[in-house]
Amino acid sequence: MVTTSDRVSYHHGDLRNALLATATELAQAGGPAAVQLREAARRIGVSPSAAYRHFVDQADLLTAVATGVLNELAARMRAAMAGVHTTAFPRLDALARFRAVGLAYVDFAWTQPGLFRTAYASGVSLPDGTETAGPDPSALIGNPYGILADVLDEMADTGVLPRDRRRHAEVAAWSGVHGLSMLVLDGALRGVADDPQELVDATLEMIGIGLCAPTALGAHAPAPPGG
Amino acid sequence: MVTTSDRVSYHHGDLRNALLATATELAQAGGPAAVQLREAARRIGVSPSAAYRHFVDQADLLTAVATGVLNELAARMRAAMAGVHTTAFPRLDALARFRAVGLAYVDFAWTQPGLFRTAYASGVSLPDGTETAGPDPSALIGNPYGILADVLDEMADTGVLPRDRRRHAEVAAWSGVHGLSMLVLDGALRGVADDPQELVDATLEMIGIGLCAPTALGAHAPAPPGG
DNA sequence: GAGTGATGTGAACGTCGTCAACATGACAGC
DNA sequence: GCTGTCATGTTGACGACGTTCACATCACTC
Repeated sequence: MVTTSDRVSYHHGDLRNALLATATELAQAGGPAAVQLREAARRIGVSPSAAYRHFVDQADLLTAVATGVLNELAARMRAAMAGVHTTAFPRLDALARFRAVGLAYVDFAWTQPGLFRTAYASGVSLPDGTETAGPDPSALIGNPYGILADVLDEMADTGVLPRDRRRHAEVAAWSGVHGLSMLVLDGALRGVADDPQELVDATLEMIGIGLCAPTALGAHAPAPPGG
Repeated sequence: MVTTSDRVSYHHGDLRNALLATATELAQAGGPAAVQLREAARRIGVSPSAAYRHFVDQADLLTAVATGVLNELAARMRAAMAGVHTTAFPRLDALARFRAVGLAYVDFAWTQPGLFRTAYASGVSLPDGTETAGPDPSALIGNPYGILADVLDEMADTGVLPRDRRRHAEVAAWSGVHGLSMLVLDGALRGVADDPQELVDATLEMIGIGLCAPTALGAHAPAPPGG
């Protein structure tokens, strides 16, 4: 498709965005390992070293891709949330939104495995948007973690989620959904169920019950007999 | 420590195991990306190409490391399980073992991040031990997934876990624990809680309740109002 | 004691990330 | 309108990695 030289002018004009877009395509097709400076430059028709005018590193490029992907994921989660219409039953609404957000997360992971893996390959932190060792805490606008927190807030406000269990609810919920996505992506659950939808339903139900059910059973947890 | 030539004989004698051990050290120190053929060969004092007599690929070496790590993880889970002594209360015993297995999993992930990541970097499948595209389904002896299944069986037998929710219980439980491990490892939860132990407790409690609590609340799940 | 097959060596190829020296040209100030 | 400047792109190189191929070594069998 690209004939290695359909660029006329010496200067590209928007190379940074072009690299980012191409690198994202690479990530989509082959995951984080496929995000290579040389390949991206080659596809654009530019020399490899040109990339270093816009990214300090290959890791830097990867982080930029990851941030973009997290924004996209957040957008889908928010869209799914907005798709649940408000009714006269605020508690059911909150639960429905929670479910919708979870489904959107898993759906993204499974339909875009390359992008999903890339999102977590570089060390971008969800809660605050800070990178593991990067100076740019701002680029993350639509934070997936924040959306989840919003839904959980709604659940707590309406009363489906007991106040005293609100505290670490996002960690527990996120863990369930993220773990499910990862395990299926890694093929760790191959052969367990023919229909992956069953797995999502079972997991989301477990999370919902685990967060909201009366904690009568929880009494045993702090002191298990055997140590 | 190794002076690049403390081997006297031309033939090493046990190069495959030496490579595997060294590669595992590399994985422990630097994760899957650090598992390099040349570096492993260099440390042993052998030429890079010698490795190809024992592993078809670098991916093959990585898979071998991953399988070993999964065995180690399984051993720890089984040890944790065995550490819970049987009492006169079989239900509490089952729950205590479940908790112990979950703790062992998270503990391994956090104390051995490099190994843990490597375990899931190559596509080794937990349920049956098959690899994504590999012909060797057997090498996995102590299967973590099988251990979890055993504990869940015990929970179902004693009655803490309702029979009708046994079916996908391992997926849901595994997802919760695995997701928590991954998220913390990726730094995704930085700043959420000072004490990570809180997170484990909250997540394990959620899983326990989610699996075992009376499903009165589950009735709403199948048909959310908004679609 | 000769031959053979498993195991290790040496040198090479192509790819990757990265850097330093140089080329180009958009744009400001005269 | 000309010229100098600086961001942006090129060229060519370096070292590391995975991988391969022809060759060397040596344990073991007949």
